[in-house]
Amino acid sequence: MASIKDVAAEAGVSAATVSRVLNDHPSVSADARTRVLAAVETLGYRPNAVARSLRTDQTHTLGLVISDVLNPYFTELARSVEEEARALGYSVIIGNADERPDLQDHHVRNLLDRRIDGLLVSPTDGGSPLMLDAARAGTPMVFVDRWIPGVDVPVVRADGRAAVRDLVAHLRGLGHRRLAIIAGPAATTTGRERVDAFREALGAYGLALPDAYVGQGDFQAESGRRVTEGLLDLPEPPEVVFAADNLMALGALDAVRARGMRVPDDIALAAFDDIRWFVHTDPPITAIAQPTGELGRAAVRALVARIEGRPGESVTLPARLVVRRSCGEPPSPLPPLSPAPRSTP
Amino acid sequence: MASIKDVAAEAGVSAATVSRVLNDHPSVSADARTRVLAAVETLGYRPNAVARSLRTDQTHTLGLVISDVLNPYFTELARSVEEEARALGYSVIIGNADERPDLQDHHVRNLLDRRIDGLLVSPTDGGSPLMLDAARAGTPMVFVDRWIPGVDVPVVRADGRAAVRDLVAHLRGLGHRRLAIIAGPAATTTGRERVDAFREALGAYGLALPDAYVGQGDFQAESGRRVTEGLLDLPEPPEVVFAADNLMALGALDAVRARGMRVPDDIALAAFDDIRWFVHTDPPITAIAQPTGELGRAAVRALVARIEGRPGESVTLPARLVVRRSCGEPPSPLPPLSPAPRSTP
DNA sequence: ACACCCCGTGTAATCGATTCCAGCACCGAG
DNA sequence: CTCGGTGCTGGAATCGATTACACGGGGTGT
Repeated sequence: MASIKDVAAEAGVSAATVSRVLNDHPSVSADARTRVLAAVETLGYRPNAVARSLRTDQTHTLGLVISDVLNPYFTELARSVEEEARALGYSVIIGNADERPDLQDHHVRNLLDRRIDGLLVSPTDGGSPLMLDAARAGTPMVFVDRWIPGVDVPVVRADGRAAVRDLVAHLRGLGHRRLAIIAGPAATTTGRERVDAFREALGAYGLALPDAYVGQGDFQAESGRRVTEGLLDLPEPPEVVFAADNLMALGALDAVRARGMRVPDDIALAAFDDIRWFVHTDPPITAIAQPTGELGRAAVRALVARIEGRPGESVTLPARLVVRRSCGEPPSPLPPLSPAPRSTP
Repeated sequence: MASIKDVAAEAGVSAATVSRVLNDHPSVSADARTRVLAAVETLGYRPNAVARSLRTDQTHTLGLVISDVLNPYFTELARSVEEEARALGYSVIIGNADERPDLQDHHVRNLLDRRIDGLLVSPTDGGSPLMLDAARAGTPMVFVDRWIPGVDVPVVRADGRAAVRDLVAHLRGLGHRRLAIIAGPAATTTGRERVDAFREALGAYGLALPDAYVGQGDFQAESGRRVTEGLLDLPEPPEVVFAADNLMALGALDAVRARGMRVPDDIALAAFDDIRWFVHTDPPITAIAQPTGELGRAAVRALVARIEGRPGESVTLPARLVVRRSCGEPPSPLPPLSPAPRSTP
């Protein structure tokens, strides 16, 4: 592969001049510039990003460590992160932690070794020494979705509190009284907060959240299935199951179906995180939707600001309730019978 | 951040010795080794992967360019690729082309600039000069899922021909005669092959595939919706719609629902690529399942073989039909009523 | 005793870029 | 004619690693 020296030789100039042309440095003669560009063209030269990074101490790369690629919420997040980063002149390297702290550490270490300019993390746990040290050592960092308390790192996330209140109001309005939740890992903020918000909202209706109605999941489908089976086995099973993420809702659906029971007749179901498929499940699932794309973009903006020495602040966006039919009678009098408003020529 | 010189100074040896210790070079005294390791520990030293790559001309990194991260098929592929690569000592950088040739080129260029050791591609189109040149220039490369004919690059993919025949047999068995397909872009192999396989299977039953029954999609949900609307508007609409990927099936479902029609009563639906949600859609969707994880792993093995100078061959694995209820009467006499075989204590 | 070898180590070159600094040519002003 | 810019250019240092080569010291074989 051609190097800058080859280009220099081809153009009859020094490597320094080639570099200046490529970096739009003003003091290059028009003549030299055209000769260099011609040489670049004929050799098909492309600058070696590795060498450039070593010299400039900048990789123009962001690391993104997410908890689970197979979760549509995170892939949507990853997509918007990459999009915004690209618009700002950065590339993104994604690390998938699969909800495993050891894998998370592996990726953080790998990204740090590659000298990425900044790190976007949705932590799987309370934070390993590695990550905390990096933050303290001044690695530009931003937390997305989940965060670690007590660390001086901006947090970009959605606040689901109001939406959870709306959900509980909706459930109460349908007459449900025994409400259970499939929680995420207590080591994650979203794992704790969603339970807290749920309990708080129930409290506002004078309802308690008994321990038996708090199932411990791990944000994976299998745990949703397992927890739901446990809930159904209770002497007094809940009337509603609220899954703290979409994969656990999938698992819950598996469990309910395996018993030959029906949603919402036998048990109601709601989920945190909305995904496109929820419109077409049987029944369509009521969910709390996060502004995922906006979160990803805001996180990148905050991180790039930090990298470039600007402040880079925390952002909290509201989530909202999307009512469908999985908790009981439909929001509208009848399921849609007529075509959608758009014209069909 | 500490460099190898700092470690050398701390340990009272030269940088060469530090390097030898870190790379398990045999000729280092036990004494020097312990002093170096101690220095590494106290300084929290981590080798700079950028510098190392520049010197050794190896990044231990694979590039993976996929057509669409939001497609569960590709995220599953990406996950298995990363897993196998990690097991073999490589990292993976993912580029998402979003089915756009220009974006695909952007990522290929970016990955090449970073001097990745090898490239895994699921091409969005017939191949830009950039990619073809790279292949010819000897960049280790492997195609996954989709490929480009006439290029000397191993291909790892699933063969859906038999499964499509099974599907058509299933549809014929249910009495369907007017079968339509929502095709992928003609520029992709999977876009063409799935139509060909479908037409061939129909032929075996003496059925034709009229042009009007071949809708042109682009593997995205929106195109599935649009094409389905067109099919439904036909004077003689098809009895079955076969979507060439899962996202277009989602779009088809959107379109059918917007008309207040029902699957499979008013129209049957089947899809290429199986995903977990298809079990829970209304109705559960009959699909052709690829051995996605195995494809990803095989692709990595082939690529790493090429990188390390070994042959690295093409692999073709069979896909299989998974019958559910979206094409008509259920495979079993009744939908499951009893609990799943696993015991519930 | 001498030649030889092996072990452990350091010096220095190298990878491909960027950038400081010095120098050369040419210009206009005094 | 000289002086001081100004504009362009190349030489060389540098980033942080790896590795070929040389060297000193100690052991071994004859």
